Amino acid sequence: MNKSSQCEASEMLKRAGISPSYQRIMVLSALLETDEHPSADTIYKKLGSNIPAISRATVYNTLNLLVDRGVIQSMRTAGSETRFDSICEAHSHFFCRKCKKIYDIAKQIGEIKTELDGHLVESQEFVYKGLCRECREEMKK
Amino acid sequence: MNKSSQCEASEMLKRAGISPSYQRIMVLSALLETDEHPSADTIYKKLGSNIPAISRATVYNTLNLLVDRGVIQSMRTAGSETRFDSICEAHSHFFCRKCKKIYDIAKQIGEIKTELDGHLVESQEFVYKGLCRECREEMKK
DNA sequence: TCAAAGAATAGATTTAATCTAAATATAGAT
DNA sequence: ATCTATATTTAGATTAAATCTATTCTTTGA
Repeated sequence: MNKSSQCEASEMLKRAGISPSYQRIMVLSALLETDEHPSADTIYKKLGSNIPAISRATVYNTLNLLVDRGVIQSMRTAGSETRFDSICEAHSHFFCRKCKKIYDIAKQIGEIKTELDGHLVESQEFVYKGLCRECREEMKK
Repeated sequence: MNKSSQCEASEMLKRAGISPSYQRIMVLSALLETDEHPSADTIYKKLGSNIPAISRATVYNTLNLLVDRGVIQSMRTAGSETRFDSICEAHSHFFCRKCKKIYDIAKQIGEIKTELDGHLVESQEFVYKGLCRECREEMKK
């Protein structure tokens, strides 16, 4: 519950033409404060202890709205819920099939496309899947 | 229900060390016969009219087994079920946010990685999202 | 021919996400 | 300020994908 991330969230909402309600600020700032690519439910639980509490539907509504407006990114991978990422510039992700963690990959993504075979490209992402560093160590034991 | 795709499916199963039961051959050959990246349920319905019928659980079990053994690929995108692809070499996909179609992108994927920041890379994919050619046309009207 | 392992099955259950319909809050007009 | 229309939030019901359970059927090989 960081004051500066709430301020940033409010600014981002205004810039996207979304009115910055208390609930929306809470949801977006919770996402800004972590790099763990949380699920809607994780955010809901994180905010659950607040007064006033926020309903589950609002968390989902807000996240979906933010994705639609291009403020945040969503991703799904086999066997887990939708996960959200506040970094909206094109970047890469590594999905661990064991622990389900998602790592940001710094490596530069190739050329940014706006069109491909006649399709309009709105976002692009390099997806790597496998076994993360930590889980590899675990396996060795 | 193509004879040659069933033969191919049987070969692929054997190569992966999976015993080629009637049901597994049916599921895999159904996937080989299409380039539409079907969902488990789509495959289930396609096979539903066969005698003997195949249960839903078997379709799911088989697809999951094939993904685990690296015989096929699975992918999820926001707002739709898991979709399957029999092409296992690294390639790119375009996801249409409107009609939910998935297009294969011929364009060569960059360098093939086997390791990244210490993580073991088992598969990699370029994911483009946006509005497909057809839906763009629809919008113009 | 029997035991043990491997597969398949129907239907119940789980879980993520959405929907519904009602309650609250906000903004703009008068 | 007060009224009205619109926007937002809410709890709980509903939906839909996927998994689980526990039983049945098949295959294998001693």
